[in-house]
Amino acid sequence: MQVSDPEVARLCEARQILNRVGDKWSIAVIYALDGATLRFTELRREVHGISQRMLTATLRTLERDGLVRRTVHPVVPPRVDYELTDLGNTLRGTVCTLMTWAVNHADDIAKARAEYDARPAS
Amino acid sequence: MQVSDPEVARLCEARQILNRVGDKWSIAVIYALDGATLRFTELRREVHGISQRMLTATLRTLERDGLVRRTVHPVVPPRVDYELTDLGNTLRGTVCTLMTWAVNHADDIAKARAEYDARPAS
DNA sequence: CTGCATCCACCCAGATACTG
DNA sequence: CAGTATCTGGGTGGATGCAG
Repeated sequence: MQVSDPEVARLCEARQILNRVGDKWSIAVIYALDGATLRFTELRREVHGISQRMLTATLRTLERDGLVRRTVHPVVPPRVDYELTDLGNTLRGTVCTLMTWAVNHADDIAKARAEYDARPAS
Repeated sequence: MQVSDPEVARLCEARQILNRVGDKWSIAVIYALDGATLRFTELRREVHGISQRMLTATLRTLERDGLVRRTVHPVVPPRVDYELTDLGNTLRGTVCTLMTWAVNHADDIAKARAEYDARPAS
């Protein structure tokens, strides 16, 4: 984008990162892995509504970004464990805070939306 | 989705909320409005790379969710100010934390990616 | 059990042009 | 200045079938 200001460049970079770690499923997965080691199927149950494809893709991205550790156990049937890395754990607190905020303010937002929708069309 | 467990229901609801307030442009806009009142064009400059269409849509959503207040001044030429509401301010801290995290760990993530990509294909 | 490959439908975001 | 309208391409996500 050819930006000279390094501050702007950092923010753009930060946005790209947030776009990845902050997307719908990533947050849910990080939240589910909060202090736990889970298998693929367990995660799929935990993260309600995620498809297998999206869970796989999300885990790959998180693994690639160094936030999640993937451990394959060479047994039959296959067993794969997922857990947060140290880097992932540094995100955990913020993600949990975000989740808590969303839960706590769900009513406020619902109310605001209702009022907005009830407003006379301008 | 017909979930009986209210805990799961709350988390799903929270995910939907996070999906809105946590998307790329919303975070950037909230971050830009941190303690400031900005006009449409000022925001467009501040949030580098956003298109006019996306800025409009993002602001509408944030306004509808009660996070941003939109003030139209009946003057010529038109002047519209945007600022965070009280509810929006409760999100500000977390969003800034998230931004800071992204900035601080950009290098770690870049490094993790490079290592991941350098790994022999399995 | 834990994936990957493929196909496909849909939404979103960007570009562009126009309006009050 | 602050939008709206429309078109369009690409990415995203679901469904399904197959494999190690």
